[in-house]
Amino acid sequence: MASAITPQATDFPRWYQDVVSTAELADNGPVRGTMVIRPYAYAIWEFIQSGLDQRIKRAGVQNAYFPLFIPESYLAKEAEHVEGFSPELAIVTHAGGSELAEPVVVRPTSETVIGEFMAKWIQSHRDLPLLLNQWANVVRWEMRPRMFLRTSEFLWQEGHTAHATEADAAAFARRIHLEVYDEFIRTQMAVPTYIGIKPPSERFAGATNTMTLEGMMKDGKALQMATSHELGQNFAKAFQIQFQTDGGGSDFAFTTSWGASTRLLGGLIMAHGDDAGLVVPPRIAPYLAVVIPVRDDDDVNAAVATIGRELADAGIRHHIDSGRGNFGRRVTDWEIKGVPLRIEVGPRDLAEGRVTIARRDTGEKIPVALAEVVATVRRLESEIHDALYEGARQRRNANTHEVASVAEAIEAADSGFARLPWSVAAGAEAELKTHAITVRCLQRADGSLPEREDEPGLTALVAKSY
RNA sequence: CGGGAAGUAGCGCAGCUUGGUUAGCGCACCUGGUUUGGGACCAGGGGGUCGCGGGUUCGAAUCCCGCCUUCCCGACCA
Repeated sequence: MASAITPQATDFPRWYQDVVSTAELADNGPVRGTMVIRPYAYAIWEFIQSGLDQRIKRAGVQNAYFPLFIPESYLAKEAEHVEGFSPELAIVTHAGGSELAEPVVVRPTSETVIGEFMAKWIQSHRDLPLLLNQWANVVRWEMRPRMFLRTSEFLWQEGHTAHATEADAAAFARRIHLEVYDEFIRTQMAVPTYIGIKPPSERFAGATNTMTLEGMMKDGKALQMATSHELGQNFAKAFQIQFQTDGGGSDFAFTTSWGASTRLLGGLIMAHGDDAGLVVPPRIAPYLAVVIPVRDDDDVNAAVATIGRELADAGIRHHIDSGRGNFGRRVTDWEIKGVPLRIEVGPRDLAEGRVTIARRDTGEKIPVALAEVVATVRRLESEIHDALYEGARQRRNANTHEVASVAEAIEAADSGFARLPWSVAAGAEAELKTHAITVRCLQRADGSLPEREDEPGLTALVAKSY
């Protein structure tokens, strides 16, 4: 059987490209760095969107929408912010047939516009906390684009909140980080992450603290899967987000922002995919099962129709592939697309009153009685999720090495992650960088999320990254 | 943005060095038939401004210049 996909071990970036195109996930757009998200990948994105959106709303946040165009002068109001984003801004200088008096930037993120309106809407401590989120596209002109992982335009959600106290802001950002991002990525995408805070060198431009979730891809590189920032009073001061305290005085609010993007699709591909293609975790799979008639035959077709009806009645997302193509061809097509379960229905199965259910994650083929199909599919949904998560967790742990020195960390980061005392890594960031290694995050020794970067005894997690 | 490689049918490629028939091949696609338990077979068929623009020439896929796009390696990043 000739493979349509370059094996991971041969050339991982090539494997990634092959999966993206062969599984019909995305095409390059005509402008460098842009991307067309095809229906199958967009369907997965919609599951990601709705899962995150539910959790965001559960945290008390309301959705709103702010404009794509931002006055250039807004960006300049926060010194670090403008410095961080200037190199990657797309700026519109002409519109309506003439040169604009003030250029407008295409939003790279929306702290500035939203800050402007927070200032307008917040008068009193009774208006706090103000909890907003928007689903939007943003533009950051990238030097080296990669499908899903780094494109010049991408889709995301960006949450922006304002609070009366620093403690309240910190607690909220932390809550989003753990109860929205970690919970979703773990329980729906089956990806285990390392949760920590960014060292000052890796912080978001304008933030006082940045939290991250770092996933390990199959080639041992790290991917930042979502970030949450405490912005202190930096943006509040730049945009005059002030409120009257209950004591009658006036204070600047403390703001936060947090986002997760279509990059998650890239993470999904590289965290679970294998040499046969994509492997979609069942809870966010467009189809949990695909039903494949082994041959075009009246009995088979009747059985397939019945199974299709039962799956539909049970509310199970499925697809019936009754294309006339060769059986093996249809099998591999759906393997490449990573559908969790394949229900094969053929005369030999039916003679015994059963079907054959094949798991995409293990390749295992299970004979299942016709009456048990729905119950089995339901049971396997959880089993496959758990197996994917557990497999990823074990791979991650096996490729994370506790080391004591920078030299050992450099060696370990060749194939995975290294953990070493932050006190050791802190002075060596430049040296690590010459090996394309960065400090992905800082954690407490027990792996938990620290409150602050200057807590004693922190551990640095270092790796190569996307 | 620096260093390297490349753009010829939907995909993968040959042709270019040494300019000269009607630009080929595999896969995919369409029609008909035989097939179908792991990427089928036979027959017939459709599809190309050779990335874009300019130049050299009697003549350019082929030589020269510019630009665009893609991939790899760096610096930058969700």
